[in-house]
Amino acid sequence: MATLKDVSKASGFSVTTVSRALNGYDDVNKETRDKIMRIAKELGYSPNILARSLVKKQSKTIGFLVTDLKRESVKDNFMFETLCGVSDELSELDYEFVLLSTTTSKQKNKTYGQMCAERQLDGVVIQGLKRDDPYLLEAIESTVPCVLVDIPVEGINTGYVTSNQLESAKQAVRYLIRLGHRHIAFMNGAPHAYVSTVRYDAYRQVLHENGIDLNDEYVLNGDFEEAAAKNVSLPFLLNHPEVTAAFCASDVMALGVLQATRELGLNVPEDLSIIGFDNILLSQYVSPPLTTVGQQPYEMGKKAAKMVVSIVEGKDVPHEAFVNNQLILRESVTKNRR
Amino acid sequence: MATLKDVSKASGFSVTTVSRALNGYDDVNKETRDKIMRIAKELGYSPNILARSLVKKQSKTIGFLVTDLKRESVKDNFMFETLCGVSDELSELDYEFVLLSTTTSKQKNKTYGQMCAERQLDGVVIQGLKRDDPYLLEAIESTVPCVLVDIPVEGINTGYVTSNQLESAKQAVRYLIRLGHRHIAFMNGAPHAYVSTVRYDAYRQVLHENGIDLNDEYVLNGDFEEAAAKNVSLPFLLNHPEVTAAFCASDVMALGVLQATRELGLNVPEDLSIIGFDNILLSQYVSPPLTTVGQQPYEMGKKAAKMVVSIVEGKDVPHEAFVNNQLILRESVTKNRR
DNA sequence: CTTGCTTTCCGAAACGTTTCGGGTATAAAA
DNA sequence: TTTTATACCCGAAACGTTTCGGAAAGCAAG
Repeated sequence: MATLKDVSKASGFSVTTVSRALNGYDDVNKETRDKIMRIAKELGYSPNILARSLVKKQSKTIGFLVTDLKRESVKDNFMFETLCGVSDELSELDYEFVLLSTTTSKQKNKTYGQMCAERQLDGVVIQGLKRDDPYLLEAIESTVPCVLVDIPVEGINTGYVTSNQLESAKQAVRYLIRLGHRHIAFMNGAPHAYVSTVRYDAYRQVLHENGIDLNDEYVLNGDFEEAAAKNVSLPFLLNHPEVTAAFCASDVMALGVLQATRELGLNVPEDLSIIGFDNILLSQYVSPPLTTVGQQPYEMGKKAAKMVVSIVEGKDVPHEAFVNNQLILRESVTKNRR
Repeated sequence: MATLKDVSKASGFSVTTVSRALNGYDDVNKETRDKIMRIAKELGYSPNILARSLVKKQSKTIGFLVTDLKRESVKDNFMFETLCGVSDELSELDYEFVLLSTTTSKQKNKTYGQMCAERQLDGVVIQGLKRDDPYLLEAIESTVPCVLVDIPVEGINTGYVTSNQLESAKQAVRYLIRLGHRHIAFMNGAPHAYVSTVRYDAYRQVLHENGIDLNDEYVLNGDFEEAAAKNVSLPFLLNHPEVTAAFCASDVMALGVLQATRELGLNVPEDLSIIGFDNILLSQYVSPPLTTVGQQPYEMGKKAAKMVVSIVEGKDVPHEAFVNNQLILRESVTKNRR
């Protein structure tokens, strides 16, 4: 591989001048620069990023730290999509990008700080770590900038990007109400999970703002599982024929409800409108395709990457960002005709 | 960050000795080593990989080059799974891992060689590039080792890992025959595609080895599309009630056949056994869940990573590897009872 | 006493950059 | 003429490692 020195020799200029020419400094003659450029190209010179990083004390690389990059996470397009976002944005900003997984054997031996130090990471974006992961705590304390996706923790070198969980859930319920539904069931997941409470709040608030009394019997618990959701909704739908719509805290539970309707001979959306949450891959293939509120992990990844780079470069930017969840209209919801 | 020099000062030994102690050379006294180790730990020293790579002329990082790391590829769990495999294996082998995407704006400016040179990549694994992608050609020519997944090209610094396409397809057909099916339809995709020909060959050969005459009317063309498969199989199933099983060259086409049976009032698998190919996500959710032959991208990723590291380290290993596709038994196939 | 072998250590160069602090012309101003 | 400014260039040090080629000290053998 051609080095600066090679170009220097071939061109007759000093290493310094070659470097400055190639880096666009203005204290080099146009002719010299052209000549150097030409020769550099001829020799197929490309700068050694390692050497550059070493002296500049910054590597222009960002780490993407995830938990459990494993086979299991395959179904979870969420992580993959954020990854894509991060990657795209970083390559646009001309940064490198390395993938760090907390499950590697290394974690036992290495602290988060060492991980960053070794590779001279300029910053890191973190996704999907458990709230009590030691790396997470270290990251927040650390001096190397990091931004978290979907974990709202702010700090001097720390930012986060998350989505408008509450607003989007409310929007979904409002949508049902606008279509004339008054008797709306809510299929909740594990009731203590963060997202569950948020979505339940949304449900409650929108009902209230529309003057609809909350009926405790209408809130079910499907435990974020398809089978459980089906089992719990079967008797419910039998006993509550007045219910015309169901808002589900996740798509998988929505699928469970869908199955229940099928077994009862009900038609979706004519007899029951169903709206899910997550926009899982399957939701658009199922019949009828599921109306759902989808997050935009790709966008979150992009924003996270952008933010971390901004922090790295010392720009004064807000350390929080939001991306809007979107209500994705498909065919499992219709007007209430009763 | 603590450097070697810091440890040197704090311990009273030279930088050389510190380096050698930490790297396990045997020309350093046990006591000295212990002391140095202790102090290094106290100072939180961790080696600067960049500096090390610079002098050792090898970065211990492998690139994973994919085409089109974009939102669209999200559906394609294939790429993600290989990525996981590569990542897992590399972290086990103590290599770093950077993600390279060919669609970045950079590709216009940078050759493949430059990409590798800049980051001092030791090797790269390549997945999903079109056969005529300029990067692919460069990669094969290049002196930096690379291994391709699912692109059988062998070279001095090049290896590949692929799956036993033919064998696994044959296995699928054999499975049907073992269950007593004699009249087996074959739903082919675009007939000139590589995989199509392989799967067709499998079908033909297994029929032949079981003394079943090939009936040209039994091979259909569904063009790898659900709708096309359905349309072509509707009249076929009507005209050929003797057919008890269908082998489809892709899951989506299998879904099309499934639809056709539904419209005809046939039951799967009682009236028609169906076997697909690809193990798409949907295949396990559809009703009945689809028996299919699935590839193992995670394993391919692992093997590819392992191979490229072996080549990098100059080990004499075979430059090709295979991972077995697996017949995934679900509920769309049963014994022939006629 | 000299020689040679171990053991333990270290100085200095090297890797490929960037950058600080100049230097040398040439032209313009005094 | 001398000073000052400008345009262009360069030497050398620095970044944090690794490694080559010794060197000093201790000890055994001749």
